[in-house]
Amino acid sequence: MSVTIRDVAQASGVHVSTVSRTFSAPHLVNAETRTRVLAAAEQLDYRPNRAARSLKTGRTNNIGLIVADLANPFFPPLIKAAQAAARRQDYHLFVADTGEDPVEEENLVLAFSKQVDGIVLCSPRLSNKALEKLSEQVSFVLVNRRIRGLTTVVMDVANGARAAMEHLVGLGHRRVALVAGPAGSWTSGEIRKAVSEIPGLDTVVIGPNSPTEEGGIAAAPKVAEAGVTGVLAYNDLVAIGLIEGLEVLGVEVPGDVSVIGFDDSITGRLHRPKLTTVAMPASDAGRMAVDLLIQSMSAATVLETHLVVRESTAPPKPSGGHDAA
Amino acid sequence: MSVTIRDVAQASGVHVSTVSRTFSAPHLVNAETRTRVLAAAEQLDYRPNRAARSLKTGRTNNIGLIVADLANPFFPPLIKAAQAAARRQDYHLFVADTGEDPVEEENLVLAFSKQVDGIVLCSPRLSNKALEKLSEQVSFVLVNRRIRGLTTVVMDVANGARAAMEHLVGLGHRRVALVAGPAGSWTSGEIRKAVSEIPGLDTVVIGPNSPTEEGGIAAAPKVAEAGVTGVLAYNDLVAIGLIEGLEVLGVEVPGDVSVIGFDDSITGRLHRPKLTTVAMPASDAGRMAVDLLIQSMSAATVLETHLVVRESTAPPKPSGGHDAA
DNA sequence: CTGAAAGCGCTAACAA
DNA sequence: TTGTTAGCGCTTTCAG
Repeated sequence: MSVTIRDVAQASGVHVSTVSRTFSAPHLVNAETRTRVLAAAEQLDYRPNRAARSLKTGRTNNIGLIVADLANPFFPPLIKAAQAAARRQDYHLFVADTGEDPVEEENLVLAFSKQVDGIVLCSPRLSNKALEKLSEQVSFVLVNRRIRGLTTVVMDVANGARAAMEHLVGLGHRRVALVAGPAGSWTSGEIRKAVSEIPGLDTVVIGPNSPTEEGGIAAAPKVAEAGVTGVLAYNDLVAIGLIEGLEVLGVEVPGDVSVIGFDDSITGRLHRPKLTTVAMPASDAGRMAVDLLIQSMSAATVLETHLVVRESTAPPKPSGGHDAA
Repeated sequence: MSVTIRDVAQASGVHVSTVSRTFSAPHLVNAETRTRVLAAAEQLDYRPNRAARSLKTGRTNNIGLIVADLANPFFPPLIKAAQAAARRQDYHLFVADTGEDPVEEENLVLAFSKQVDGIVLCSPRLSNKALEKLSEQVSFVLVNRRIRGLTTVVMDVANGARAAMEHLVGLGHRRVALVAGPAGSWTSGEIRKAVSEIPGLDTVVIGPNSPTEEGGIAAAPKVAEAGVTGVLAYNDLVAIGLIEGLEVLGVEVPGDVSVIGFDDSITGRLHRPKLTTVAMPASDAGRMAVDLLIQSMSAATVLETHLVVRESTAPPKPSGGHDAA
């Protein structure tokens, strides 16, 4: 096998417990001894076995991160930041993908539960009840979902949605569509609620939709038929798919219809027309979630969002409305 | 603490070893006993402690996946497929990001080494020598890098580059640029080599460049000054950055210059003009790498690539060459 | 400050 | 087919 604490003990002429202390409580060991042990460890290229440590201590120094869909451009920056935060504190990060499936989500939580100190659950599709139940078995931090009593990190999507709608109103739009996200999505619900409360705006809700380009394409005909001049989409991918679908129907963006996305993902940023979108602090969320987990803190954090105006929005056509379908 | 094998043994009236067998070698235990044990386990919600198991067996059922940059759209599909493959075989996947830094890459390999059965190392920036040395400490599979004697999964970028260049030649281009990738990149070297061997083509190499949108933007002036009518970029991000940079300089794509990317990432697919690009089977690579690792197989796998022609390429202007800077 | 010893949860000979 | 036993590598009381 590989080099263990015992080899180091032998090489440095001390007992294993002294070697252990050298690593876990250096201040409890004589400076000279410590130097000797460290030298031996270095020389033998010793690296502690975390499984053994965790067996004894009950802590694993691992964190699980579960997302709805790794391929959705919203998540990679979040994962990247989470991984960096974990690594800074000597934690390792397991990553998994539920494919938007609540059952798989639960299975993954359970599968991880014995091997991690906590789980960051992003955009969960499980019911509140199921999540509350699971939280008794393993500690976790929810991202993009707010449940009283659980540690959560959400972004202020309501405010983002308001800013987006006000932008449309400011441009002169009066009748707009909300192309909603998937059924189990908390953010989609929040956006919907926020939008419904905006005065002077006639809003039609289209959805639920898959949070993907395909979801946007599929929603395009309904949007075209809705007689709206502006759209707020569940995320950038949906917005992009929608623009594509609209184009096929002969509806131009932003000429005929203005479209706003959500996320400010790289894909949206590089799209043409450049997407007007609600920027979501995904990296901050990833970092915070991990930090909260490691510090075992309970908190309900709300991160700010802001509107980024680019090219996919414009005033409505003077004629008012476009010539759909 | 939580429920252990002992609790299950007690609840089902058998010895712990029988419980252990029920899970690790079910065929060695009486059907009736098995049912009883399973029932007790189910009822107590028992879940084996993998750390303990791995301490005994020396196997962890974990795999590490290290990529150069999680935020690069090339990687998420690869990670997603790797995770799915791992999960199918009851493995969990650690994910980490080197930020293109060879030192961090080595540290991560070492940090993972005691906690995984193997590592998938994607687009490594370490030297061949360093990688060979590391491979003595932990088994791994290299993706996007070919080294004799190590298990590798590469994509046939040389062939992809040839197809791309032939496409340009077919359109009438005679003088093209290769906007290369980062210095330590094996694929960039392969592409360069392949391109230099294509007859009837005058190629200027620009680079090394950062494999990002910024890298592409930074390369734009050099491309504009090179007097070329076609470009093969290191990846889609670079291609997109390049298109953006060129646009600022008043050079149109594909009107003045044709641009081809590499990867067929979602970002390139959704970009306008729709990117002509060399499709890389990233998902296949992720899946294969994990499977090879789990099966402890040594192999040098080459996956096919193919050109996807879209809208960022066109015949050169009849005048021949454009009017750059 | 250091050593001795027990044990984390599990598996794998070996015995019965 | 099942029980007994030893021990994986490490931490952590408790003595010394």
